[in-house]
Amino acid sequence: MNMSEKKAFKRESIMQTALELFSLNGFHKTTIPDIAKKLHISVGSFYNYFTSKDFLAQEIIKYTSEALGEKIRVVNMTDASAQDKIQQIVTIYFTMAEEKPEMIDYFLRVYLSNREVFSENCEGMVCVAGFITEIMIFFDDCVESGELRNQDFFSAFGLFMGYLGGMVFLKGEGVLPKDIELYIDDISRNIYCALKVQE
Amino acid sequence: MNMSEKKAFKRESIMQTALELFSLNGFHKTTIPDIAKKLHISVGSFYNYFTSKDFLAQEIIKYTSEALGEKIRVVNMTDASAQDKIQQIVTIYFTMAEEKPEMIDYFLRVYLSNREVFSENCEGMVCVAGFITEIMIFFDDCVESGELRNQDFFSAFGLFMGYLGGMVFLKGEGVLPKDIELYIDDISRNIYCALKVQE
Amino acid sequence: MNMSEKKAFKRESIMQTALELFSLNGFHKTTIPDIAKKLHISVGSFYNYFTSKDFLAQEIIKYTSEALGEKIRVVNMTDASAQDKIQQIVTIYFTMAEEKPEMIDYFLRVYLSNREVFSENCEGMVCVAGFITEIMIFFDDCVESGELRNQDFFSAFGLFMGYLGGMVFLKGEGVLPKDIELYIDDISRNIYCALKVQE
Amino acid sequence: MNMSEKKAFKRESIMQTALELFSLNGFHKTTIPDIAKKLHISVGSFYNYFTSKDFLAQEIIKYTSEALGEKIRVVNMTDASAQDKIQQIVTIYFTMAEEKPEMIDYFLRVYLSNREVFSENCEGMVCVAGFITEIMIFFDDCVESGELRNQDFFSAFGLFMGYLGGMVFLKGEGVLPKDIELYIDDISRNIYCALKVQE
DNA sequence: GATGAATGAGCTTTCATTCAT
DNA sequence: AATGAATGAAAGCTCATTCAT
Repeated sequence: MNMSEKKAFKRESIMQTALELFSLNGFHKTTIPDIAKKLHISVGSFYNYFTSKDFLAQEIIKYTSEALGEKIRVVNMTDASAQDKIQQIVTIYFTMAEEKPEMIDYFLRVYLSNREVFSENCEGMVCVAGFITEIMIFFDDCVESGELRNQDFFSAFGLFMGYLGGMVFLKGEGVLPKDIELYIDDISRNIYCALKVQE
Repeated sequence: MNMSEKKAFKRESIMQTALELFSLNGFHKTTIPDIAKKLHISVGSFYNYFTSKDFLAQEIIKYTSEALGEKIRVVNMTDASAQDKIQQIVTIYFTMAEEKPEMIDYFLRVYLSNREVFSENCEGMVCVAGFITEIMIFFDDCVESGELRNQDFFSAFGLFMGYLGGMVFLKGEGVLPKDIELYIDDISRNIYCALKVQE
Repeated sequence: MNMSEKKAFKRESIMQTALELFSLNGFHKTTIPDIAKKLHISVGSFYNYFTSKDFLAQEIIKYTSEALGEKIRVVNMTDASAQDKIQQIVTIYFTMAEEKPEMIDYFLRVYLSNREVFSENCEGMVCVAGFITEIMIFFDDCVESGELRNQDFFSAFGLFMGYLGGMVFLKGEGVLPKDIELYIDDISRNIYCALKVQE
Repeated sequence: MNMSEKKAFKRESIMQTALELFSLNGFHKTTIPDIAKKLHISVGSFYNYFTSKDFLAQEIIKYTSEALGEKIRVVNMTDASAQDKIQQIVTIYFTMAEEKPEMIDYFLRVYLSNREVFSENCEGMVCVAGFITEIMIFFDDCVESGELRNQDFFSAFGLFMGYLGGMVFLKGEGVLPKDIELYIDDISRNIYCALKVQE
């Protein structure tokens, strides 16, 4: 591993740790010393990798959005039915919420809420483009194939993003009476019914 | 107006002002001196009404949830069809987001994100019971009347809460191509389609 | 002493202490904790009186310039000869350098050198107007009375300010072979010779 | 170019770059990484040439003082009149302030103000001896030739150093109504009048 | 000799809360 | 009940210097 690979590796490990702490404790309650301590590095060293706390948060949302987008891209590349694709996307989302909850939580607890942090370089959702683009492709494909109704993209996107995010929030609050994965069928069905071409 | 009425009145005016500031600038970016200054009272005086900033935030979410719940209660008391009721609830929500955005924003920007603030006295969504209860009544009524499918309440609640919240977030980001009120029909239809009994 | 008098009094005591420390140790080497400690107040308390370190520095230069200007105003109000007035101004300056060296040092070590600190609110020497104005009056009066040559004001002002400042700097360096007050006659004479109408 | 010549060359280039940055942005606002970056060397490499930032600053003042002294030495070696020599010295100073402002600015903005930096190895102006010595020679020569009054050297030196420095400061502040070179005649005359043997 | 990541003490500034008046 | 000055811990960030490579 050469120098710049090492540096890239460390950068990623900082992002991963910060992602966890931000998701768990919130952006403002997580301090740079907290992050540094968990990584066993100095505060000064942190600033060799990220020029500010806000910039770090922006990099994380891009990274996370990209990671989530990539998983959805795989679904988009299959020629499954709309109903199938929805089921797969919901499954991806909830599986992630179960296995890597920090990623989904980051959307909800950091990105969604601390708008001032993302106002500088993430205007108009450019930092979550990775994720949005794939949902857009999914939707356009299914409209074109005649499976989903043609409507304003944001009506559909808000449904996906809001619904799934809302469920994960409820899970986080501990109010769901059953495991979130057991909701996959219900929710996929609801989404499909909401968007499908009506007879 | 007697003494304790006066006090209650002042308490409410503090909550109203704090609600606006918290919604606009975020919980952590709003200071007690900010709130006191806008009210032309002293910080010391503030602490005669609320014992802490966190406690204030909790009182506000209860208040806001109650206010929103009351509006939905009115809908619940009519004997409109499920489809109608959904349309009315969506309209209430979006109208509020347009005219009194601080209430909806408070849900999204303060309650949703600063979980540590609400961990002490609002476990399990007890502070938003006012709102949830009415959605629950709406849902149960429509299931009983045979209009909506009988499914886990949270599958339905997550759809409502998440979808509407998501749309307001998108509006806040300035990415919606048209006025949010023009989405009412689409979204009401999507929700109804999602939840209705399928033929 | 009422509330706001008390506050004004404390403000001045902070300025006085900061003036001493800035003069003695330089602007950047003097920290807010240093100032607070010397005053037996908390750091937070300091910020109830001055919104920033830079702003404090600006207030001090205005105050100091005003104080020096006031002394020169007294000279301007007499109808002494130009030669006499010069002697008096030099005496004022050196006496101050002896008795309240921090004021003169502040000009040299803080105002003169840390331009970025004074770039915001002190453009074009407005923060030292109190001092400059009086030198200007002195000069104009003596030109009008026919005692001093009529020349660009800044040629004369640079001589005064630079010469006196330079001498105080040399004193501070400890290189002057004799007490600075013993230079008053020489220097007054030099200035007078430099500026007087030549036969 | 052998090894030690190479090293000397690099040392000088570091000094030149640091001189520019210190003059422009101040001693404390200029960091070692700033200097290294502008030179396209590493910070580690910098420390192979200068053991500390303070030491670098001291070396620069010696170098600058020497360079300025050398120019004055040329004047001293002519047998021009006192009046002429003064005019030449003033011209040298102001020309430099116009063409290589970093040298003069360094005197004013770095040497004059950050005394703690120069307290260790530059006591008693030993680091500016190169410049002072030449002014001293100029003055002694002119006294000996009967052109200038015999007075305490520092009375004369303070005049030169302070006056010229003061004018450059005023120029830097942008308050001079005309180009600094247009002040040469006025100022030379003032200095000559101040110091000459009086009839 | 050259590199540049790592260090960590130290900086300026903030703010929820207290309490003497 | 009202005031607002005082507190001080803690935040984000900086930077001269070191040292393993």
